[in-house]
Amino acid sequence: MRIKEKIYKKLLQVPSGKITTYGELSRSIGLENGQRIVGQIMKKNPFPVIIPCHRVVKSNGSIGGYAFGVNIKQNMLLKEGINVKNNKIENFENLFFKF
DNA sequence: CGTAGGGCGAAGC
DNA sequence: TGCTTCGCCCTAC
Repeated sequence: MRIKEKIYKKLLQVPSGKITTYGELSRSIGLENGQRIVGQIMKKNPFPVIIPCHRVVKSNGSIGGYAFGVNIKQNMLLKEGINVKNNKIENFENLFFKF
């Protein structure tokens, strides 16, 4: 099984209203420093609708990027009850999903 | 098969 | 605080 598939699988475990980070995600599949690749995989993700790539944010609490624009990402998050202020996740540490 | 690049991360200024 | 630099690992060309 390829790394990307593991990533997707893990990401699907993140429930609506929760978030995770690129670093955490990569760590959860056994990669200590696979953050960048996670981002790349999100970008190339084959099932944008099924895979909740918008629930992945940066470790410092900023929302990070998004293939279709960060504004879209923000809206998606808002719809799930996650507020974003100044490009930062509000209550970031509490919303964090632990695998 | 070699290499650049990517939605990052942490440390250094 | 905020920007820059360097490190990191995989995928796609």
